[in-house]
Amino acid sequence: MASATPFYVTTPIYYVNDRPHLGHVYTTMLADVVARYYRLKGTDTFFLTGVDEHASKVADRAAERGLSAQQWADQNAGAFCEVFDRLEMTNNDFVRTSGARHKQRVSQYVEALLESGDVYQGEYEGWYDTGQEEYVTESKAHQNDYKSEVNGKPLVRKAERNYFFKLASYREPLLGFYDDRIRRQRPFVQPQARQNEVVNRIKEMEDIPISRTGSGGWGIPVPGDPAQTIYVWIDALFNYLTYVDTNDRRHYWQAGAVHFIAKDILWFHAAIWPALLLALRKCPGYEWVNLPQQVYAHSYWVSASGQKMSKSLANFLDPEALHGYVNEFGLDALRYFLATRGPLGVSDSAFSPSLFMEVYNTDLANTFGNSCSRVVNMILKYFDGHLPECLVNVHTEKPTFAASEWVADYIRQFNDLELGRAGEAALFGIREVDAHIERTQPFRMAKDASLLPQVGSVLYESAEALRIASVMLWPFIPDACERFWRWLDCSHYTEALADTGVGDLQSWSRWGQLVPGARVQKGHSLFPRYLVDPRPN
RNA sequence: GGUCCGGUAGCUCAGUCGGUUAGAGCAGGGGACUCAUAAUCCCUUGGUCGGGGGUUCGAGUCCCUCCCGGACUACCA
Repeated sequence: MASATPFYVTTPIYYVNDRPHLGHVYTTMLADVVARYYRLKGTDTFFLTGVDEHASKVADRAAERGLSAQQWADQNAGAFCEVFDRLEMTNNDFVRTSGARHKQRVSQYVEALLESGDVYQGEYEGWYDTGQEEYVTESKAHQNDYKSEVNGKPLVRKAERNYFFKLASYREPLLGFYDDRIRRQRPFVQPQARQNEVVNRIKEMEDIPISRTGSGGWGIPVPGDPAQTIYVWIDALFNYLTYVDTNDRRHYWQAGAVHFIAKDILWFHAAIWPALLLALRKCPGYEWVNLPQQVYAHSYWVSASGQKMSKSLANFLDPEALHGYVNEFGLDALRYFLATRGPLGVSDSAFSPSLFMEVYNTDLANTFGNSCSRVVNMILKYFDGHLPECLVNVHTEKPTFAASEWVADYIRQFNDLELGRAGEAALFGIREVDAHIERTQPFRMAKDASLLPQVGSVLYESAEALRIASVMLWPFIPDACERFWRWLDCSHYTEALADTGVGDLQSWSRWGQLVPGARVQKGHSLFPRYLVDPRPN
């Protein structure tokens, strides 16, 4: 049964001048795992990712190559799409801020804010980083010797007349909003340490300029003042709204977006974004605009030695390196590792080949893969591939395994976006299966024909427990789970979930779904053990 | 400088309102087993809970202080 409330999850839109790398893939992967979990639950889910195209640097870079800004943006947006497609991300749409619909909506929003008085014209003077299209605070400017932190070029003293957003007047409303969410036990920002940072800073926030001059026509003009362009960050934040501000998608927005971001862009998402929304909802026609459910700011992947990953250190994971992992271990392995061992939380996580391999072998090969293999193999061997009956009535008597507790824990962990622990809930179940087989020794009983009914019971219950664990693992390792479902003759799950379809976690995780007599088969190993140093014979 | 988060086993972490011998997974050691992917299962080594002080009948947990790591922010300019 599909739950009534829809679910909306987003990633940031990625800067189109960048080449895709592990950071982009990680955030998108998190959103994908969560989106798949909600679809598995039967929830009407919308998952959005995309690219941010309007920055004068994009136009500059294009010009260097003799391309129009649009051509260059098209080309690089394509690179992101390609990477995400190859990683089988299930986003429902892909944001291009240069698209007509987005631009039109953003200018409507800004127009409404101009009319409401929350956006006004003013004068701003300060140190300007032309590369970043950003004003730099006096202290930061001094700290970096009045040069750009990013490209080292000198900052320019710039005074311009532009449009300001009355951010300062939202201090109290925003703090009130944060308090309200804390009281309702649904904190707006996760992890909590990040929320503390933001709250302290909100108390001191000032109005901010939201337009720029001289971006050469690449961007969205301020309504009624085409000499001014809407600041790219404002343009970008609005993507979350523009792409679902249509009659058939507005309900996703109203369900309350969950925004996955990296910690460096927290301020924009945790302060400026909700303030803009509070301002917008006061405008006629925008009363339906509510605030997001949550902003989840994850940390970074670092190298095993704790260094930041960067091209210059040659420990940078670009798409080619990631595809190397996919080729070696499979896409599921990459998904599982990133989602369960990643820097969700306030500290960074290490990405090392040896850790990756260890997690692959222990969790995926030795635990899930091996357990599925041994159970199905015994059914083939002792019952000729027909799923045996269980002596205890699966519907009226208490099963050996407390699978409903595993599932309850799993759901709790996903509610808190504790992906590592959600995966652990499923693995716990699989370890129970292995321990039960060890205790009951079906392979030994099978030598005595009179004990076959008992053997059958052990195998039925084991297969059933593994089936439930595989349903739980699907958001992480969809391909392996779908292959296992084929072994168990449960491919109807696969069909239900195909092409962003929905599943039914509640009924699929109920004990006793496997039908005795069903034909069981086995394909190649779900996760062949990875040998570090394979010796010739 | 101000503020915030963290420091628990070799590694990654859990530890509720202060309450019994501080836990899990992995890694290490020993044993068992043969259905399975050299797998699995059982047992086991390993911790002055960052240091010091305090409160308490009792502190990993509360208070003070210091050290270390990280973050946000400010200023000195």
